[in-house]
Amino acid sequence: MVDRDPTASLPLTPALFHILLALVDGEKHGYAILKEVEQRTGGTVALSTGTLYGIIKRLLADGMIRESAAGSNDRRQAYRLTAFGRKVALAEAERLRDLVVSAQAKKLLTGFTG
Amino acid sequence: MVDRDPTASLPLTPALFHILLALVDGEKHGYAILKEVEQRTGGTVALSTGTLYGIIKRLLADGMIRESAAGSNDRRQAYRLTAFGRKVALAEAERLRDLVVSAQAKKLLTGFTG
DNA sequence: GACAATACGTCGTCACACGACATATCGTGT
DNA sequence: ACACGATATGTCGTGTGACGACGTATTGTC
Repeated sequence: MVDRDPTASLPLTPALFHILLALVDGEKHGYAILKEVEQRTGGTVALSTGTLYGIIKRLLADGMIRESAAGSNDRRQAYRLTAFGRKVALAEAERLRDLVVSAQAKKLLTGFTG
Repeated sequence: MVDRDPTASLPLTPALFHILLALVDGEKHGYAILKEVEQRTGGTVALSTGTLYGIIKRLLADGMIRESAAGSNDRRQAYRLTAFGRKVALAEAERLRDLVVSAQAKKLLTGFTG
């Protein structure tokens, strides 16, 4: 079976991309993801748990994240990106970068060197 | 009445932002918006007319675009950004830029100078 | 005269974010 | 010992929005 095309999963919803982004630099459990997003966005983005765990379920089903073996004796369940999940996150980041570059080309935004 | 806060309308859906972006550099009618988006994205984004005219209706109701006076004798109806619509588009572009910068900070993306 | 491109629009469906709610444990202060 | 906020995970119902399918008419152009 050939690898799935990451761009076929695009565009990602903002909430979903925030979660993938939170997992890029290491595995985290649900609540830690919530806090990372809140901190990274300066409190402007506050995912509800309904959003978070619904998306985690979908990410697991789609093979973008995996349950970490650690935390078996812990009530916390950590998750980490799969190789495919990382590719999807990268593809989405590139898509967003293209949008930003477009906005800059139209003089809406300034200061980017792309 | 104070000006509405553009950030209160965020995040924009990809389709909606594409349409605002198409109108940044001048007024266009519906079909022209469709073609501009298709061309700008290299054919990867093809809005359906169902998506387009639904969003146009919403943008008019929200005061982000206005019907152009021109085209009264034309069957084409052109639209242009309002000052508020432009502010919303800018705010969304800044939000996306922040995401791209975050992705870069986590070494997911490279090559940006922000 | 045929046929593709231009142009505008409606409708039904499906996916998704989100808030509300529920439950339980852990740590700290009194 | 008790209280209370933070930590931690989860379900469910609702509303919004993107999208494809379909419908209609006009404008080139071969």
